[in-house]
Amino acid sequence: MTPRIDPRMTRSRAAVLSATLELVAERGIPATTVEAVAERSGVAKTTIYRQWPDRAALVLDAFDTILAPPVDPDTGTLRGDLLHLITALADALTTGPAAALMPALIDAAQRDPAFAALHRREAERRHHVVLHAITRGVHRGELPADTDPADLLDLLAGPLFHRRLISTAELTRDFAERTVDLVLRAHTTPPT
Amino acid sequence: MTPRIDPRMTRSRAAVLSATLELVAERGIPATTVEAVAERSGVAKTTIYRQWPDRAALVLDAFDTILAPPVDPDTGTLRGDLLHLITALADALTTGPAAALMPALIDAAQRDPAFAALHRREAERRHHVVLHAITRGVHRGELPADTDPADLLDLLAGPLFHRRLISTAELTRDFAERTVDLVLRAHTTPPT
DNA sequence: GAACTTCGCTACGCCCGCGTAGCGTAGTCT
DNA sequence: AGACTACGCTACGCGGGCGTAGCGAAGTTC
Repeated sequence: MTPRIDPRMTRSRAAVLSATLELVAERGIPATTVEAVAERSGVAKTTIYRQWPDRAALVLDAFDTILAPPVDPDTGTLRGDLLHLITALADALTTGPAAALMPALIDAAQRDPAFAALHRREAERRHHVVLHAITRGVHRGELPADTDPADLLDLLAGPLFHRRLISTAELTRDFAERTVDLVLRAHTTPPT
Repeated sequence: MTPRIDPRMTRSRAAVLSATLELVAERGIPATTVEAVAERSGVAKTTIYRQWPDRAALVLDAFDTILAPPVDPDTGTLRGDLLHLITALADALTTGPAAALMPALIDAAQRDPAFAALHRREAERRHHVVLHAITRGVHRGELPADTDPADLLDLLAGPLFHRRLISTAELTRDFAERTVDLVLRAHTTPPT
């Protein structure tokens, strides 16, 4: 059924995608030329064009390879779940390979429909786990029944992105934990 | 003393900068070519090069022209000040001319030192007013004395940016108000 | 109205990236 | 071993953007 894949293709494919991600992180999407990818990866330019129709398809495909859907920790408590998820986000935004790619993807998503779709799909995949943990907390009674999970998500993740992309302050795990605790405190006390 | 500025220069300068911002918003920074600016503005390419040494200087200068430092509302209460500032941010991120420029600036700031400096300067200018309002609230006793203003800033502005750049949900003034109230509630109730 | 300055225009030279064609070579499957 | 397939390489044609030079026309200053 599966028509035997030539190991040479998978080898060159991996090298090209890896080099592409490196270059996008360094120079941004528009400056990531096929010729630069060829040089960096050691794969000939013509070989690249044998596997991808054009430059856009290559870059899109490269972004596709770094999707690491987070695992639902399900620690038993809302706070435990959120601490896992949000500190993992903090790590991804600072040390992870996606850290340098994120601004490029955000910018590209503003104009190119293909990147917009990819960005939306990636975000939903990430958010899905968090939303699930939140609704679980609501059902457990750890959050009021009228809690809006989407609001809560922005309140939790937003401060981390803001630190990373706008503020000059350093994004630490400690900050992530403070954010979780603060948001939970606001939601578990009755409005004044 | 002031050496009389030829009105023709100011006219062409304004047209060029305006066209540059339009194009950056539409296509992004790298795709904003001098020739496209010339066509859009109606100013000849050679005339552009008479006022700016190269493309980078032109784009930098264009970004410089849209800095509208927010005014300190000083309504008398912390909540009043923050509502003014944060809803103004929500407006700027959605309808303002800077809305479409922000992602491009963020991306450019990751790699180009000149854009990084401009981005940092712009952010500090915006944040300064908010930080001032927060410390005023601390002195008034509306916030605990050990409040970290920088933390609070990220908690307030972050969710708005996250909605605008990452989530698919719409960024409304109502969301901005909810964010302010929630962050204030968390800070004005004793930790459990 | 005369000197000065900015303007628009045409025409460059240069570099670089895109995507393609054709070839010989080296690795892969059976 | 033999057929097959992906590979690297060289060489293109093409388009497009950068930044410059030189000119005459139009606007500005005094």
